[in-house]
Amino acid sequence: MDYQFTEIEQKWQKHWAQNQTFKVEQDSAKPKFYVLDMFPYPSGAGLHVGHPLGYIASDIFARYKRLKGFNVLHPMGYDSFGLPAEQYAIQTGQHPALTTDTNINTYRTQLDQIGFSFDWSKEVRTSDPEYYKWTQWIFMQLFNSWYNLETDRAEDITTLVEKFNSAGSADVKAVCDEDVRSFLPTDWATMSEEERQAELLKYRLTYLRESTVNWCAALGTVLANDEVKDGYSERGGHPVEQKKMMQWSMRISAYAERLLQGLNTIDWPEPVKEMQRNWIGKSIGASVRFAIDNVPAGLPEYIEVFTTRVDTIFGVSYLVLAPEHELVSALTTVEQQDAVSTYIAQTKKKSELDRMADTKTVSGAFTGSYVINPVDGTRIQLWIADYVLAGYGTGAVMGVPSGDQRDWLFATHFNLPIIQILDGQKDIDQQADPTKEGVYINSGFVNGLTYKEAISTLNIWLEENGAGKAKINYRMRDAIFGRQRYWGEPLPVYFKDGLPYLIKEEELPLLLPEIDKYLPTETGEPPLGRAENWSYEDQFEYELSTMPGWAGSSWYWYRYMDSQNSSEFASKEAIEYWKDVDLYIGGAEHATGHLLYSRYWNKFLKDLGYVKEEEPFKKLINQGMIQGRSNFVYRVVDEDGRGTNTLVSQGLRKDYKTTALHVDVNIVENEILNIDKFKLFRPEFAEAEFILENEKYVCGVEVEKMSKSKFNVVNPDVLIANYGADTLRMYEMFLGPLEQSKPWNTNGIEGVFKFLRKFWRLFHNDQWVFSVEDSMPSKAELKALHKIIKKVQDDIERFSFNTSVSSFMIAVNELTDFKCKNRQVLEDLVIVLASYAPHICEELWSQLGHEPGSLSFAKYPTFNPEYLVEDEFSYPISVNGKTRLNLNLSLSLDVKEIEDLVLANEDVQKYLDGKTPKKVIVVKGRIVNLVV
RNA sequence: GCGGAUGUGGCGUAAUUGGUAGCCGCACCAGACUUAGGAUCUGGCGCUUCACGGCGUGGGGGUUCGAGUCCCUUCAUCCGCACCA
Repeated sequence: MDYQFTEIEQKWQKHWAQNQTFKVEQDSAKPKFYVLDMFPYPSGAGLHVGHPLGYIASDIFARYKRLKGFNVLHPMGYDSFGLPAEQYAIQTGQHPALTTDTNINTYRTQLDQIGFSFDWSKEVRTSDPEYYKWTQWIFMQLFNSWYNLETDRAEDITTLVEKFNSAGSADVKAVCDEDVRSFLPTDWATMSEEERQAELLKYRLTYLRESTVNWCAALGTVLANDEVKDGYSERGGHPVEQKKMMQWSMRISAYAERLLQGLNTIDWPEPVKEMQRNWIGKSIGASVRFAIDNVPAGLPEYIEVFTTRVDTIFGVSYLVLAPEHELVSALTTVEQQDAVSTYIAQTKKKSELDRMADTKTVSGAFTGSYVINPVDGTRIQLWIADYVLAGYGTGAVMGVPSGDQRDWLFATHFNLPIIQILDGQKDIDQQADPTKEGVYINSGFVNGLTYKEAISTLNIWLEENGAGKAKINYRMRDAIFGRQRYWGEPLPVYFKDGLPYLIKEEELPLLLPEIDKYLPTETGEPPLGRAENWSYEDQFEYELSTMPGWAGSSWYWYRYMDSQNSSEFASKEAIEYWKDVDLYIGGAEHATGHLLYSRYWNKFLKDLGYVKEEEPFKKLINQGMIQGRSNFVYRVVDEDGRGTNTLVSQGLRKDYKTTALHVDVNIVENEILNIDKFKLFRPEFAEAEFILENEKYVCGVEVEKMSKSKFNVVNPDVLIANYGADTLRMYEMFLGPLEQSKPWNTNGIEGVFKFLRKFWRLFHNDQWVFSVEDSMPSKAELKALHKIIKKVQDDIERFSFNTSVSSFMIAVNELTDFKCKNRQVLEDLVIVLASYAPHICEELWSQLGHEPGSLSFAKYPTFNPEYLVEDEFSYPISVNGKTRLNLNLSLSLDVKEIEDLVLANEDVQKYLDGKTPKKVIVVKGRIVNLVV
């Protein structure tokens, strides 16, 4: 019979499911290989053709590794906590868990149709209590840990308490809050429990701190930065203000250096590594203390400033604080009160984005106070300005107009002095010169020194004089770990006397309570505030925030290893065996979010001895985004701009005034509109006139985001129904390089479909009877086979799946030409193609007489280079670099013999035109260029 | 502004990594077989030229016997980051 893809695919999908073909066990006899996909958020829209791209690639890789004798872990699950389900719940009252379940079922049905070799017995869902129990458990471990800089790792909080007991705070070197107290062991002994807990909270790896959030009173909720546009909420357009709130934070900054160094040990795309480096933002400089002149009582004596250019300190002509800096109000003099408060009010109105967008306007206000430059005692003005960010460094900056263009603009605008400090600086009355060339002038004790010398001299001087020290600063801030939302993991925390405490481990999971409405309470508390009897031991209030979306995805790859374990997040044996992810495929949009948080939690779990590897994902591949490809028809409009009942083909539209209308891409083939289907799609055009070119209506094309409203969504289901999953899998790969973003275009799918039919025909005769023979394979057949074995192996190892699809087509064309019916050759070909087109191969494999379903673990054919050896090679002959002709020569010749034969050739003589070549170049024994 | 990526036929792409540019496929053209075909098969298909040939990898320049590939410069498109002291 003909190639019946639907029947074949359903048969084998059922077989794999019933026999649990892809279920893996820990099997120390085989080497392990862990292939992971970024698990999806199950959205209501279902899968479009772009989603499975990465899954297909990883599935090919996983199937290939299985055939190569690896024990492959290839799981799938759902990142099922998230905003859309909550939003839907707010609108409809339907519990997010229900929506999520429905969506997951849709996803599963769609995924199953594509024929993935996932081990579904290991499925995880982040919203499942049996899963988030362990997310909460990890939170508890973080709460119970501090970062010891002496050992450079996280340790249990008890080791910190021991230090406090024995030596007080003196020799504790930790990553902690700025405001930790200094105390002696005797002080610690007399502290109350509350005081101790308050102090410990400043060291814990997850802790409470006041942070600014975008608060939208109308929506009663906190918004992410990109949900705010020009000070108004993106949804609804309600005003948004900056509000300070107590929020849970993760001390990811403790791991900044390790996160940075770790990048050098992993095989990731360079752009992703670079993004993470920028995000971590290490800068080497110095922190300098500027004493406050006439410091008011009760204030610190100095302002601390971070600079990467301590060498320019003699050029400082003013100091700037961020408007939010805590000392601003205390340091503003009476005369400057109005100016400063006006300026602060202005700043508050601007959103963070506005503030960042406007880099041209120079603005600021003088506080009226002065500080003293530690190196020369100069008295300089203290200003505030919104270009200084409270969240970076110390929120205070020294202004050096001669060396920094922004400082130069500021100084010029406000008439502050500009001091030249390097003899090499040019035109500093016109603009700043940030170069470091020349030697220092006007710079006291560093006069005459170069940049490097000045830096080290100053760092030593500052340290010796107690005025500062060399310092490394990271841009990365601690991650906020609370959301005022419902659909997330509850934090396993309750409050007693205003301080947070963990619930007991055996009380996990702390289940998400039922509530009647998914909105914040009338008093502005998060939705969990609506839950009845939501308290610990009936007396202590639970934390009302839930965890952010990234919590559940920051460790899920470990749960897959042992997803049913109810006493550990994964057993020691499972972690010992599977270790880490060998190949991780997913979108580049997670470069600084998910991928950074996952590395952080992984390092933390390693510090505590729960996991083996410092880095979770050895190799990362980013699949490109699939964009939509929209089709348009052109409606002619009359003089008044009203649409008429006439549609003009794309090539003729320049003769008319038209408007473009989106048309469903599913009724357009190779840009030719199916007019009958169009009339059904848009009944208002049932009687329309169509102006055709070459008797066809040609549609316009544009690349846009794939979305329903643009009628450019292509569903895998439709393509599978028409062509089968194997065709879809191969076509998605054929589309282009995996890592490249590209618009979806169904136009070429016929070619891949034809290929699979041709492949099927190789095994059957004209009457569709299976007709493979036990004969001796010919030399040419073996050559074709081994060419494809080698090519596919090489391609898979370097993730060049698109080129191997082309090579399969060549191989099948060749074998068809040879009328190859040889069992040995065809069997090997089936195995090689199996990872790309598993269903058809599994069917042919059983027709070849093998145990049904045994293809997945067949032995991958060994490449034998002998079959590719040729005795003759076609030599391209060039004259002065321009190729003229080819000569067939024996491969066994040496360079001298090639030269002689080439020069003796009549055709070559013709091109030489009687001249003798100055040089004959033979490269790799097969390229010949004659230089005349 | 800073950083990254990409630019090759009508279209998606390929090029042994410095060695015959355009493999494979789509579309298109011609033909065969068919009652018919949106099936199958054969041939053609970068531009230009009747042809010999000439030109051709966004533009300009360079290195080299030889450049799509390396260097400089410039343009275009896309994507990140963004006053980071």
